[in-house]
Amino acid sequence: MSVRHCLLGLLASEPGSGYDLTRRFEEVLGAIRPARHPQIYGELTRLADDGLIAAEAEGPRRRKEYRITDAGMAELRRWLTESGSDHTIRLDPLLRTPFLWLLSPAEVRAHLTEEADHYRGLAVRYRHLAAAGDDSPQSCAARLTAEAAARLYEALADWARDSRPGT
Amino acid sequence: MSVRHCLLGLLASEPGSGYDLTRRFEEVLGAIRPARHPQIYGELTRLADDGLIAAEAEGPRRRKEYRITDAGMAELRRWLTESGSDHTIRLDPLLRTPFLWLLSPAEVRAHLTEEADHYRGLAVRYRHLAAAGDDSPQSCAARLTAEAAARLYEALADWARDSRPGT
DNA sequence: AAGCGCATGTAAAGGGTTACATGATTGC
DNA sequence: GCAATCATGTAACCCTTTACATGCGCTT
Repeated sequence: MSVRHCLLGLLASEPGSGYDLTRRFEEVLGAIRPARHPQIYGELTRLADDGLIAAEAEGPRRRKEYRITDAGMAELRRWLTESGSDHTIRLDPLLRTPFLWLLSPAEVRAHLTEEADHYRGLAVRYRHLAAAGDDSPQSCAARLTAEAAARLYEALADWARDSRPGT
Repeated sequence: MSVRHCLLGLLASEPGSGYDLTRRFEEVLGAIRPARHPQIYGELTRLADDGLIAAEAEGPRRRKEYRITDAGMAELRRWLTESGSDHTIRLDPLLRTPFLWLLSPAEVRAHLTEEADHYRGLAVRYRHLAAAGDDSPQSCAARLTAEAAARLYEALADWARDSRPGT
């Protein structure tokens, strides 16, 4: 149900087609939430059925440009202000960690090194993003998100580095 | 597909029933991966069908105590040592962040304060866990996991605190 | 005009949660 | 004996991904 509200949020900035939104979703929310294009296209038709978004006339390649409706903005605000957000998280890269006792120190070291490299790369990327953009409200919020992602990946990179068993 | 391997990992420490494993899953992997009991019961019967685990004779309340088989241990090791882990993550609590520009500073502050409190509580909890346990290999790996969770939630708590707009 | 990448979509399968159902023990 | 809780299980639904399908537009 969350992709639904994120699409409303993206459309609150500016209208867009399914393809646009797929790219913008990845750009804005990629660090937080994966979403493939079939899910997005599906959710868009459902949102349109519910009157929360509306499609302009078709453009080239039967492109439909969606914009958010008043009902959609109301629902978006309701979602943003409701107290108690969903606190579920999933960190698949850490799934092996509790079972590393089954491996040799060398194998553990190899695994954690690989992980550290991966996290470090992402940390750098989001650290840069957290310094980009202009002074628009949207950019400020985007920086906030990038800052969270940067801190998160920095913490994971440090953790993996510090946790490697000696030689 | 990951719950499957985690169950193998849990059973590598010691045998257990569906109920046991539901509790141990939450205890060991709760910070990383949610899993409700229907998913666990289902996965257990499938693992047993595939011969990766086996059930002893039924105990009271038709309890089936599962243990891991040799084939299961082989599959577990294969999973742990395969290169390139799944790097997908999902952080639902951050989903609102990119859209906070739609709210008033006061509302943003309220939201981030609520989030910070939540993260700080979890950070403390995992920080304690990261200092507990004995010297068994399993406990060491569990500490490693708790340390990752602690750093993660500490980073998020700091982020939420630092990001609140002034008064 | 041919080929490639862009853009949109659908179908089917898999993963996961919610809600329901039920029997077995324990505590009173 | 009764209530509460433990423990196991199932059915239906929702969410998400993978794979397939297709047509348009641009470049050469």
